[in-house]
Amino acid sequence: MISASSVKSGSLAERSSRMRERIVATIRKIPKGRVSTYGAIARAAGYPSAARQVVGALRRSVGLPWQRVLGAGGEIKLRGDSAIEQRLRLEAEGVTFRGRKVNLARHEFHFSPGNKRGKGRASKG
DNA sequence: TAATTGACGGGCA
DNA sequence: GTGCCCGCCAATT
Repeated sequence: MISASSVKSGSLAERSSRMRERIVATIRKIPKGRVSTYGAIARAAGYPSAARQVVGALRRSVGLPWQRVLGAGGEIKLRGDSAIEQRLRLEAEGVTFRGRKVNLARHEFHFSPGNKRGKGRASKG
């Protein structure tokens, strides 16, 4: 519980970091042995098209199960040694791969529904 | 203030 | 399977 006295009525920092906090909180929900994708995390956090902000949250935050976050289709999007480490970590948790991708059908984590804000997609096509 | 960056996503050729 | 383009949006330069 926050009191009005402890918060400067929605200070700048509070407003601007809200998105990242939601994303971070969402990432932290992913249990061991399960994985999710940038897009799915963004949607679960309430931002249907903020996949890039998921990237930012992972890069700028520490202590997150980053290895459980994959690109669309379960593909590892990291480069170099980081990609190797991610795969190793996931395999250590029991996650299986199908070629260069994680077997999402077996390991994708489904966030609790109802937290979405509206889904919509950009006028793409 | 503007431009660039970033572990993205999806459609198309 | 691969390369290209556009959309998305906070953080950084």
